[in-house]
Amino acid sequence: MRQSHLFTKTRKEAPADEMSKNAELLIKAGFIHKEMAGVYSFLPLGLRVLQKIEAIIRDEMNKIGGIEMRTSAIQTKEVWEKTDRWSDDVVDNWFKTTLKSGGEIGLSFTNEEAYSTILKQYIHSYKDLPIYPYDFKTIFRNETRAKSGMLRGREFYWKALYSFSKDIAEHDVFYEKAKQAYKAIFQKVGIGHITYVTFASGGTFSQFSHEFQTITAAGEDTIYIDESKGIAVNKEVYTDEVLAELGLVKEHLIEQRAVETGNIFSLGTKFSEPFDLAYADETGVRHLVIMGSYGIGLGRLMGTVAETLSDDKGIVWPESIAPFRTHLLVLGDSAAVKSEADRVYAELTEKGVEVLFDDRVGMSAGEKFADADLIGIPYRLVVSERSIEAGGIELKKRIEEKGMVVPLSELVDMLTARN
RNA sequence: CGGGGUGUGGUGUAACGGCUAACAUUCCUGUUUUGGGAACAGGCGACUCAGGGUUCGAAUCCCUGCACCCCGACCA
Repeated sequence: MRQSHLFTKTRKEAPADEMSKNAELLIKAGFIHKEMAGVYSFLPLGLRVLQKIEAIIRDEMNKIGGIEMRTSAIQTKEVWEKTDRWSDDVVDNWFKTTLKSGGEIGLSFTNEEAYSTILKQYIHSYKDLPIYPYDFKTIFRNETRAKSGMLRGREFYWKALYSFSKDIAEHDVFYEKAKQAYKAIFQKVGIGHITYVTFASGGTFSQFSHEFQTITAAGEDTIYIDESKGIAVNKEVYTDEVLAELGLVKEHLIEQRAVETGNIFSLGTKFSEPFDLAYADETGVRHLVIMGSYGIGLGRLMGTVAETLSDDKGIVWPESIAPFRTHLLVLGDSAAVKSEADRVYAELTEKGVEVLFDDRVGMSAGEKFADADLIGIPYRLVVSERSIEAGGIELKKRIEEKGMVVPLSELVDMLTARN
């Protein structure tokens, strides 16, 4: 993409109404637009990051048997009354409105009811199970306090998968697979090293749920980490009994602030019971379906990466989710340099390398460098009189101070090599 | 929802109750520049969040509302 076609611009100053680092960086660099507290639009660069995160998650979900679908955002009152979650006294963060014809509707704040309703039509026999449908969807929550930029919003994009199993044993097998898939996701998006499987409060049907907590001072949870075991305990279940049960020693735990970037939860029959979601086994006996839920907020994840992987110059995107793989800067407006940069852009694009081409004219080198650092694309390529004299293109990683000059053919090989 | 704070050009800030609301940046025009946010000159852009009140006079003081930020509560 030519940067001259990109309508967003970087800003020198962060807006005064944002204190959180993630929102400041993402707004300054032109990834998101703040609509109101806790509500952000994704600008072209931001959408590309979101879509890459989505692709990674989709891939991992499909690998463990997930089947993608899309539930509606608007939902009827009746469905929620089955689980007693329609009343504002029970759930206080609803966005509700009325139809012209008179009925009440709500904007979905979670998906269990929607899935239970739909799947009831398709689950009748043991032959229909297990199944693992999921969707990516915009969720609405009327938060009394949206905060921390992208970390806690009123409207956010998430992935929710629900497992429908015949029994606990079958559920447990999948639950573990999902846990591993989640670990892989956090590894791939670049925050695996600071993300811990965290024991948190469960529910009627399981003692614990598992959160994926990413360490950052901007987080709103407190967790206690056992570094050697690679697991953590949420403050909400941090008791001597729980520690003993998990084989953790208090003295070895480190207290940290963290943000819940993912969550997996055994639901048991909490939803299958009110919806009478049941199947007939081989002998014709009916059993309630065992359910589990597995969620990840994509915007929160993107914000967490910006928050935790930035430096004083800007964002440092991991290669896996960067909006572009390379950022090609042309310095100087001479015809020779420009045509060389055009050639490099065409060649890389032809070879399938993603390029954001800073072809803007009349800008100083320093300004282009500063923008590139702020936007945070992993590989910076510079074409200038100097680089041409040196016989190639200057290649510098965002995370490194020094670059090197390589000929175009070599550059193409490097950027198209499988790693 | 409790507590605290803040609302001024697109953005960041300034302005004693008193002159045409100032400065920087962005943006536009021109000239010169081009390896770490260039220089000069000129220009556009704000009924100071909304509504009420006090006053000869309000961005400034008072009231109400709204929005935003922070701490806490909540977080299926």
